[in-house]
Amino acid sequence: MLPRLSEGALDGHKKLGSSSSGERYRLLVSDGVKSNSFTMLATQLNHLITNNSLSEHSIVQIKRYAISMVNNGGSQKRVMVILNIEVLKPGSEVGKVLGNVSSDVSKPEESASANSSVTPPVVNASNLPPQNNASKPAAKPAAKPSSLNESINNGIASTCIDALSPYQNRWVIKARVSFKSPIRTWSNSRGEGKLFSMDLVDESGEIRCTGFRDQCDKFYDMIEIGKVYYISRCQLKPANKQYNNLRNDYEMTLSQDSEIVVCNEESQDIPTIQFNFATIGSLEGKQKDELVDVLGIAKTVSDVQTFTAKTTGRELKKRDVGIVDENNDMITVTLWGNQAVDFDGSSNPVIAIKGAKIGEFMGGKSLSLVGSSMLQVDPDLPQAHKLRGWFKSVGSSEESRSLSKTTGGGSMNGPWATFKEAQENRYGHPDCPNMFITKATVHLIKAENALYKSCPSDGCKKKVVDQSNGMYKCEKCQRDYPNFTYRLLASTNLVDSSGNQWATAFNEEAEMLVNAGTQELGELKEKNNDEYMEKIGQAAFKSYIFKLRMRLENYNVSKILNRISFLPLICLLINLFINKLQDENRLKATIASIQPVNYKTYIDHLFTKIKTIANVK
DNA sequence: CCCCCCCC
Repeated sequence: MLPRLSEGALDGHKKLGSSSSGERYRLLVSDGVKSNSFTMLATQLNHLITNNSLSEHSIVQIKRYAISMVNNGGSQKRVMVILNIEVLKPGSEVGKVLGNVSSDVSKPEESASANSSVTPPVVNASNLPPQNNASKPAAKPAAKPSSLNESINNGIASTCIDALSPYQNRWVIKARVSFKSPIRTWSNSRGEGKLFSMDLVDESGEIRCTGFRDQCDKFYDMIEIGKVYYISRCQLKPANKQYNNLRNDYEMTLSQDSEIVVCNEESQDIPTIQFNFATIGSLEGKQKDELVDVLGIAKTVSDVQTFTAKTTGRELKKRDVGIVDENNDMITVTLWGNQAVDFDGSSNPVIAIKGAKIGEFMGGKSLSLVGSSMLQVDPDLPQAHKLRGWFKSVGSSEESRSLSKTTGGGSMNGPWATFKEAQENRYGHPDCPNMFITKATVHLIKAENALYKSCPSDGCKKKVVDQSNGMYKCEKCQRDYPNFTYRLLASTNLVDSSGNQWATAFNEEAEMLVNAGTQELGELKEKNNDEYMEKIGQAAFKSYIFKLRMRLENYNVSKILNRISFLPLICLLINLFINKLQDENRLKATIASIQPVNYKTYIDHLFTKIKTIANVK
């Protein structure tokens, strides 16, 4: 059994060339007696070198590592890949090589002697585990594996994914499948075929593996997401970063010789997935089509929208989810198909996505899931739990900074206020906020004028004049139409615990309140006015979360003003009167969006409010 | 050797 802990001193490092995912560092470590120059830092720990926290002469505790067999100029070398390391004392405070370091244990001829006596390290001896054989090579030299099964039976140490490269082909990895694509076929000028791909992870890193044609047939069924496999003899090639954001410079392809054997033993030490989260704010500076991993809490969730793709004619379903992180940055993520239909955002789940694609819309940034993206809802990650805590105490009640521009649709993102608070804080007045969220109940909707006949032309909502000859005139378009479109403009009285507020509900929102389509309501009104009134009446006494937009209505006022401007004195008087009017009566409210009451979020909001009040007193 | 991934 390999030890899990070791301590020693770092006596230098060397950059091993650069690549798209950065440098790889080779370290010289010693325990004061022996040294090992065949030590590499897992690339995800490179920041320790670049930020100089793992400097020369540092005393370190190596908490986790993997041993990898590497072919070095014809001879096998054991390479220690450091996966988790803690700096106990910075190199600047040590300033020299400790102990009398003579031999390098990575040299095979020294293996036997190094193995025969385990020497405790001289460095930081007070803090040592009972035994330290981190740099101890295996007793028997590694046999050349003739087959994967034989290798496994002989207990041949597996290579870690992070150490794979095209320059070495004798390896076995033990890895978990974190993702498996469906089988896809292709046909282009270079030929046709089918393929699938899977993502493999171990403690050291991750890599994508693709199987074409025969290999697709041979291996597809045996691969199960979440299971651990021994895999050997695949081809390695540079990863195409355009389609693959796994943290590896290479990707691999299954070949004729490839072998995959399921690993049935417990493998809890092998992670299930590896995320490399970017903060939502950082996505602003990223390129369109880049793939990123993100973590956020689903603050806003749209309904499923169904539409037909212009290019393919296929019917598409999508759902937009607004996710926020602890910086209170928000971005819209689009889910597609069944994932969109099945997604339940009602409890504001934490969402982790691996490989979401960055999109641009209306000058904002958005994210979209693509074929290779992985979505996890409420993942059991420390960052996810932390994020949930932040959301409960702070995030749910604050307005987020959204990187995405949406086309209406109405997101429930904004400061909460009661009607009384909105009035007291002069919402809608110049230099005051104009949007707020509140839980309120519909008191009544004025049914009489809720419906009007509007211009049928796209985008024009102007009320038409019935010419009584079967034609309808739109004064805005300067045209007569043989038809019209019903539209809703419903004056709605809302009540909350602090008071009441008149607000206008337009088509979409009014339809939600009345629970009927606009056209349907129009037809009902034509057919049976009593039933229509009854239907509108049924909207009363139902509670929702509303987003209201307040604004000072002075359009009509200025029009009046223009007409009477020839009489300066009267104008002045009226102006005074109007100012009074504007301040007290002409504040118009519009229902910007409506959502069913999510009691969890609502109670979170109330708790936050109670805490604020408690702190003030 | 694929690499399309949709809409406003």
